[in-house]
Amino acid sequence: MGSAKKLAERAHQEPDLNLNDTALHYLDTIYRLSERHGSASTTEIAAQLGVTPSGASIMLKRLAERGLVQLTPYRGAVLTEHGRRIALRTIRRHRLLEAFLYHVMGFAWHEVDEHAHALETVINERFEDRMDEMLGHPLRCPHGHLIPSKTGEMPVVNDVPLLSLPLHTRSVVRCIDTSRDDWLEYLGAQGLMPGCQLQVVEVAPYNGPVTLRTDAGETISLGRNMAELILVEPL
Amino acid sequence: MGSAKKLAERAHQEPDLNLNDTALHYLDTIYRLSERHGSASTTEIAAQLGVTPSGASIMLKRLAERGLVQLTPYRGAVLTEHGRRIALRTIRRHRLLEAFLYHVMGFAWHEVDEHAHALETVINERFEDRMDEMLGHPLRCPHGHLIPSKTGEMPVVNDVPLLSLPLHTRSVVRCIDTSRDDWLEYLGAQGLMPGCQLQVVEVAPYNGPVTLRTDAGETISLGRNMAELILVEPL
DNA sequence: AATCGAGTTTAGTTTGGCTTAAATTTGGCT
DNA sequence: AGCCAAATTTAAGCCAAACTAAACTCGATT
Repeated sequence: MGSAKKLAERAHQEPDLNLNDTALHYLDTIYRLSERHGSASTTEIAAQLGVTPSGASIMLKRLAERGLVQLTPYRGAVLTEHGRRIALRTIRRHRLLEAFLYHVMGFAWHEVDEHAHALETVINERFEDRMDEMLGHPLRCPHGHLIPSKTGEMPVVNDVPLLSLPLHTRSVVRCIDTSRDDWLEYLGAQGLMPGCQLQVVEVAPYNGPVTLRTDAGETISLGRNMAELILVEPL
Repeated sequence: MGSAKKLAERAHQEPDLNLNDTALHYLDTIYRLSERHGSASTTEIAAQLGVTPSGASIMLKRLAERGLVQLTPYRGAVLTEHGRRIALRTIRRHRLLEAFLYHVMGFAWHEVDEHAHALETVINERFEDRMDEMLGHPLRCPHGHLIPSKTGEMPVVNDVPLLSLPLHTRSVVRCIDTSRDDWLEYLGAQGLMPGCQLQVVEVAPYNGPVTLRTDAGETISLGRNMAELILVEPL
């Protein structure tokens, strides 16, 4: 009856980890930061998690003791294979949740990240699996980020930055690579989201604005910083 | 970007409470225990939450300082109006979640309580509201417990214990009043769940078994302890 | 009226996750 | 070569929430 018993049972069901949500959020963060730079610095991790670098440093040491991250002092952290597996599970849940909140629950696409973050360490495997089924085993979250498989593999795709293409190349938007919800809201309001087709018609020099034309014939002008977030698949 | 900022924002959105999940679970537990005996004893609360009575005692004192419970030393706790409002919100979320997990996500009815408990302090108001809409503003959770309204009112019904009715009275099951999932699983397998119609055909003396007949003509025999959990509405 | 045991509270300790402040390392620059 | 600023780690301490062990209340019973 008491929840102490239930906790013990749950620990038994998922034998590989006694990790609480703090640890899971650290692993998740390290994974995402390492994607970009190959490793994650203490300060970056701390900033992402909203704690001080000293706090993050201590926590990283503990994660290293548990064999979840490989830590080179003063040089940042990389996930071990074990840590990577766990991080990918959390990321899978996060992105499935985003898709679920968006498609099933009717959240706006700029709202889903925050709430998925709160839920990602709480839902159980059954919830994860049912979302996956209900959504038809989706490849991507609403922003276009890839959803790892249950076995921890990332789908292989060839998303390229919109701005890497020659002018006038027609392409399909695949990912808006930001977590800033205000930017997402803005871009969404312009009709810029995964699935829409467009071409670049002008790139102003000196980091000036980028002009796009959608397949519906509309013209959109974006600052360079926003345009850089758009990943596409050329047609 | 950092989640520290997000947390501050959230605190601003829900001004009435800086309560963490621990406090919410305490309030929820006190509410449910008080429903039965009028107040909740330290030991009962501790048992429900899987902590020691001394731990619960300390926590109760803190909740009393915050004006959420009224505490008479050595005599147990009662919720204040403020505490009751908050408890009812958690209970609403719990029961909506149970209904949601059952009807939308396809969980088995004996699985929903545990997972709803994990989620009830994590979901936000929007998630709550969307579940409510998707379920058509349900009155009860899958076990038949009542779902308080958003404004903190309990629906008024007249559920009566099955065993309080004269023999052969036809009635509809409205609630199976237990949280033991093994019993729920067993009763569900017998077809005994809210909505089914039945009558008592025999009550053996000396706390002996109770024999029921369903409208489908099937006969079910139950131990007294289980039969006592069944609440019905006479036809 | 005194006592006993169940229930409850207090005292003192532990653990996890954080903080600030002080040391330390690193890499770039003169 | 040496020095500085930024990044990082260590040191010391705080707070919430739990624990065990010991002390205390209450009411029932002799």
